Order: sequence, then C-alpha cells, then structure tokens
Amino acid sequence: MESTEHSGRQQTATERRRRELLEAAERIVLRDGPDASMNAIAAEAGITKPILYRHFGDKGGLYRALAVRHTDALLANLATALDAPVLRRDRVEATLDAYLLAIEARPQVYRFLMHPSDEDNAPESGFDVGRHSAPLLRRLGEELAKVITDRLDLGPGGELTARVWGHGIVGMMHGAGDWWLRERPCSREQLVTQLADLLWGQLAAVEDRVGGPGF
Amino acid sequence: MESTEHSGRQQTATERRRRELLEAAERIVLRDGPDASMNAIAAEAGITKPILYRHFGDKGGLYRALAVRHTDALLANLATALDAPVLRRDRVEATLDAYLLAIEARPQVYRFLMHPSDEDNAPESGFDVGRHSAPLLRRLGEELAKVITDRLDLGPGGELTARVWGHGIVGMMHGAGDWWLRERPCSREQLVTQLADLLWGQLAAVEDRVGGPGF
DNA sequence: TTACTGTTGTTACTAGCGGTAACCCGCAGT
DNA sequence: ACTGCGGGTTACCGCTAGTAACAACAGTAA
Repeated sequence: MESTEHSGRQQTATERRRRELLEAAERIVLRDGPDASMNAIAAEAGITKPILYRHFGDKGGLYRALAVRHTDALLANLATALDAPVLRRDRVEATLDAYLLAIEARPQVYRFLMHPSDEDNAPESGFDVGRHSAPLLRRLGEELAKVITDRLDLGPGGELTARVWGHGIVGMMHGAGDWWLRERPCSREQLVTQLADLLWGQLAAVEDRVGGPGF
Repeated sequence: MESTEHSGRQQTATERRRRELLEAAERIVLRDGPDASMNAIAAEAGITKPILYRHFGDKGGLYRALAVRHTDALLANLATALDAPVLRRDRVEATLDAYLLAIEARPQVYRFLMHPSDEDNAPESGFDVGRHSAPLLRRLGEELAKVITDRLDLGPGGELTARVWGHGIVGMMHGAGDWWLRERPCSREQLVTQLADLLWGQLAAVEDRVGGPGF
C-alpha cells in the first residue's frame, strides 16, 4: 500500500479540522457557559452535528478534548512556577498565584472544566483521545504529589503522604478559589498570602481566644 | 376566615406529603446517581410528575430541598465534632473524620450534593423553600469560618483570614475526600492523620531532599 | 467511460428530558 | 343541588444528545 503519504496528509488535515472544531467549541463554551449545546457548537463551526460526533464520539469526548487542552496549558504554567529556584514558601505562593490568575482570566472555561459530570471514561475509544482524560483536579493532584515526592524528604511511606497532600492542597486551591471568584472578598495577593499561611501551620500556631463574647 | 385550624392541618398534611416525596426522591437518587429523572422519582413515589412540580417548583427546587436536608444533618455532625472540649488538634481530626465517615457511608448522595450544576438560585420562589439553599460547600466553608472566628484570636483582619481558611480547609477535605473515595489508597484514620499533619505545618517543617536521583 | 471506495457533509429522525396546560374527580360549604 | 377547590392525571411543548440514511465529490482501477 503506497497510501502512506496520502494517509499522512489526511491525518494532518483531519487534525487541523479537529483543532478548528475545538476552537469553535471553545468560543461557544466561553459564551454560553458549561451547558453549551452541540447544535450551537456545530453552528459556530459552520457545520452540523453529525460531523462533531464523527470527530469526538459523543459530548463527553469533545469535552475531554477541550479539557485536555486547557489542563495541559495550566499544568505547564504551574510546573514552571513549581520549578522556580527560590524558597519553598515563594514557590508555593507562586503556584497558588498562577492557578488563581488562570481561573480569574477565564472563569467560564474554568467552570466548564470543573464540572466533569463524572461518567467513567470508556477504557478505550478506538482513537487515542488522550490518556490524560482524567478530570482536571485529579491530574493536578497527582502532578503535585509527584513534585512533592521529588522535592521533599518524607521518609518511609512518603509516597502516600505526598499524594494525600497533593490532592489536599489542590482541593484547597480549588475550594478557596471558587469562593474567592464569586465573592471577590480580597485581592489575589491577600488570598495567596492567607492560604500560604494556612499551609505554613498558622492554624496550629495561633492562640486560643481568651475572653470571647460568649463568656 | 375561621379556617386557621383547617389550614393548619392542611399545612402539616402537605408537609408530611413533602417528606414522603423527599424520601422517595432520596431512594431514587441513591439508586440512579445524580442524574435521576423526575419521571423516575415520581414513579417511585407512586404519582406523576406535575405533583412534584407543584411541591418543588422545578428540579432545582427538589434538589435544593434534598440538599438542605443532608447539609443540615452533616453540619450538625460536624458542629458537635467541632465543639468537643478537647485539644484543637483532636477537634480538627474529629471533624475531618466525621466528614469522611459521612461521604464514605453514602457516596451517591455525596456526589449528588457536590454537583449543584450551578444556576443562580432565584431570589425567591414564592415559598420559603429555605434560605439555606446555598450549595453545600459554601455553607460548610462559612460555618467553619464562623467557628474559627469564634475560637481563635486572629487579630485585626481576622474575619477575612477565617473565611479564607474556612473555605480552604473545606476545599481540602472535599478534594482529598473525593480522591480517597475513588482510590481508597489508605484507611480513614491514616488519611485524617496526614491531612491534620498538613494543616499543622508539616509541609513547611519537613526537610528538603538532599541527594535525589536527579542530583 | 464506467464503476468502486472513501471522505465530508446533509436532512430527517428517535428517545428521553424538564416543564406545563388543561382537564377530572371527590369532598368541603352554603 | 350547585359551587369552589385541592390532589391527581393525560397529553402535550420545546429542547437535548445521538443516529440512520442518503447525497456529493475525490481518486483509482478496469
């Protein structure tokens, strides 16, 4: 079969198409929020639904493709913040800040990413839709756990500790970030400082209240 | 109008009915997960859809009613754990344990509660569907912030700090709990200990790794 | 020229969802 | 007997995700 070059060209062509479709989808999600309909996305791309389904299988597939894109970008950002050769406290603050900056810049995308609507990912989907299809928060947690394992000396059983901390810290970022994004009770810098203080044991260090209004 | 007694009896009757409907809804949600349909719930209750809509307005209303129930129960549990007259570290561990025990006992309900599907709550819905309709995590965060403010002496600006920490800690519980519930990488006691260690500043206290495989 | 094959796209449909309008029945009060 | 009225039903609307079937055009072979 001498169609290798042919199929190669086809490959790049379909991949270009795929990217175009994803960009259209992103525009619509950015406009309509997490419940953007397939019809709307297809219309934005100038085509009709069945093509979307040929490319992505189902709505979850399209969602996963979009999520992988942004998750990869966000992870790259966080990785550079996490690798900076500065004090540990500064690294933590830089990482928190990078995350908050990202969700602040594109709240719609962020909300879309955080609502995976679960549904197990089929073990395979014919294509390599990407092995990274795990929801964003789990990927973040695992990556952070890896960094913690690499950087800190946690002694025996340290891997488990690192994973617990990784997912715990990511959950903290997510929870606090979600609340902050809605209520905007303070500046980003303040939030970062307070969260880093929390991680630095201030909850344990601060004094009990002595003469409360209670009695 | 002398129908006060009458309307009073009606009141209790409709409230009893409401409770029955909520119990049926709970059974279905427990069985079908977060995407239980109104038809299925109505069928389980032995009636048809419009009655559900007369009682709860829309699906969000029914969801909110269910959520308020469980949120109240969970909050009561956590409050007792949070009020125990023991060391602060023990209180924190007891609270984490209470939360994890709850989500371990009823994972389906837990997943249902955590997926609010957002959508602003209408400012009012005629009835007092309950002012507590804020999603579970936000309520938990605010309650925890209250306790922190009451118990700890955070100095000036302490209210903001307490709220940041409240939402951050709740997010940490949620994130770590979600991961733990899926992968079950360790016992509940271990998880509680590791998370408490994290909150107690171990992340800052532990040593840098000196001779890693990287170099 | 003719016929086969594959890709790209369409129209037109199904099944099921949340939600609602209109009607039905039994039971209070006058 | 007639009138309300609350609990209940049937039958529908508009919308969604997802699919089947067909149409048009490429390239390739006989």
